[in-house]
Amino acid sequence: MLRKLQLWKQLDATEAQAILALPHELRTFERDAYLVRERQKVDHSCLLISGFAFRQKIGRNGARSINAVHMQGDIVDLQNSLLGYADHSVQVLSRAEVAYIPRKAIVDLAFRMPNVGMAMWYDTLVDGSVFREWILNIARRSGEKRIAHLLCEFGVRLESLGLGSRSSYQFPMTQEQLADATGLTPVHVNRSLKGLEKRGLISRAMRHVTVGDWEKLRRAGDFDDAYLHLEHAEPSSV
Amino acid sequence: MLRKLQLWKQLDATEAQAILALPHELRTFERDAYLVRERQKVDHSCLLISGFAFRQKIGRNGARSINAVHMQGDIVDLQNSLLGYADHSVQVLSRAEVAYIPRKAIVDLAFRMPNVGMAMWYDTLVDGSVFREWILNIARRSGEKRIAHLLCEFGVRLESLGLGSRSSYQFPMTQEQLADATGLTPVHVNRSLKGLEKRGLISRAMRHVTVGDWEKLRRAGDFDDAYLHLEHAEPSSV
DNA sequence: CGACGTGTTGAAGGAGCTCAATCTAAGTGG
DNA sequence: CCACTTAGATTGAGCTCCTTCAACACGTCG
Repeated sequence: MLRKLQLWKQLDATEAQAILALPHELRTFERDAYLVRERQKVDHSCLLISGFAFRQKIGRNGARSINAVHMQGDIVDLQNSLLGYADHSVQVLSRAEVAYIPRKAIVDLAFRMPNVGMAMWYDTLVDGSVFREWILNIARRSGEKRIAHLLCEFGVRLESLGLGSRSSYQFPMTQEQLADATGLTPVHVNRSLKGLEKRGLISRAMRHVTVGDWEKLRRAGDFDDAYLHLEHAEPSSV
Repeated sequence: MLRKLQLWKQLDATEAQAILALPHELRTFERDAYLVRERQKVDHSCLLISGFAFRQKIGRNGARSINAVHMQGDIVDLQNSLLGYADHSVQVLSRAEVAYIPRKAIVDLAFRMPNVGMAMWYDTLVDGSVFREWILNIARRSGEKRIAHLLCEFGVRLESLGLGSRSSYQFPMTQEQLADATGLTPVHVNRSLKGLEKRGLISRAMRHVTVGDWEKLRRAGDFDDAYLHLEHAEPSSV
């Protein structure tokens, strides 16, 4: 059941088996449903089987910030569950299937099989790398660049999951959500998208993105996929 | 030598002993020296014994983004070293003493003693939590609020390390660096600081910050220290 | 059909940027 | 101990990117 998509680190058959044997409970969530709410105690993690999810924090004033987007195979909420207390919420983008796994089972496995533990640790570190890139994106790039960058990231990630190609993919995020993910207003997101279209970099229809010229979009968004750490690092010897 | 400052998780004597016994090499860095450079391969981690350091990324256009600030006791660069390849640089703020520890020794220890491993994992997760808060800070707060928030964070962290109190501390960051940490321009940082001063929330002299009214500053910066996870979470049972 | 969520567009205003000059403190060499 | 240098802090003026407010369009769904 559990896709051992963490295989960006080499795991042998026994290890893969152990992962598949993790106790879990399948659930389906509808659009906008919460997997976890801020300030909640949480003692399980969620593995996304299908669908998308995103992390968000709400400021005092009610302003929302989306700080990560997750796709199938991602272990959403290793973070909150290991910390024990949720410092942010996780919400589902569209209907999604999720496997609940008790924290204890995960931690046990991680330390029983160092390779698996290393893979999970590695996973949370890659999340951190993406956070850093988002900080740069929001702090130092113009509206159009931010959007272009985000579109590139989605393209590359979806492609790496076999959910489309980087130059043509479907992605169910509203412009308001894009705004909260880029630190802009919905209005400006719209104008930035239009701008990219006018320059012939992308075209859109029903939340389907088609990239006209990948190389140009990449440059427009100052995008370099290194921060996604998609290729195996070295052996991560244990 | 190595302060077992990771003791925000309960570790017994043997474990503490093992940490102290980690092989390491002491070095001193001068102001602005690099601990790690972007795109570099790295196979060691650095523990900050004294002084401060910060992480930064540089965009294509040359714009800099500072995405984290570290203080004594922090294990800088667990991130880069475990990932094997540095997606960002780490630079020292002022003269600092650093202990180099080989990656292998760290990983071995982490999996030999699950409590220690958990503590280290936890540590990287807290870093992640701070990244998320910074994203919110930069994406959704005004200039003055961003600065206020950052000053609050520094105050609380320094206090928790016994390096000053939250309402009066010394911190060696230039306004240009503050700008890169908040996504603003140096000029606007200056004006924001002045603004906070005028409102009586802080006063400054030689990079020494005195907080006039902590509660007001906290509110001005929309600050809530939960994201720092300073209090022990629950037992993090292993 | 009406209503609501989302996308689109216009117009006006402002927070923050850019450019550039001035000031200050801390070195540095003599 | 002083003239000279330099990094950083400060201030002003003008401009722009992005926001705000508001109206309207469009598709879906009850």
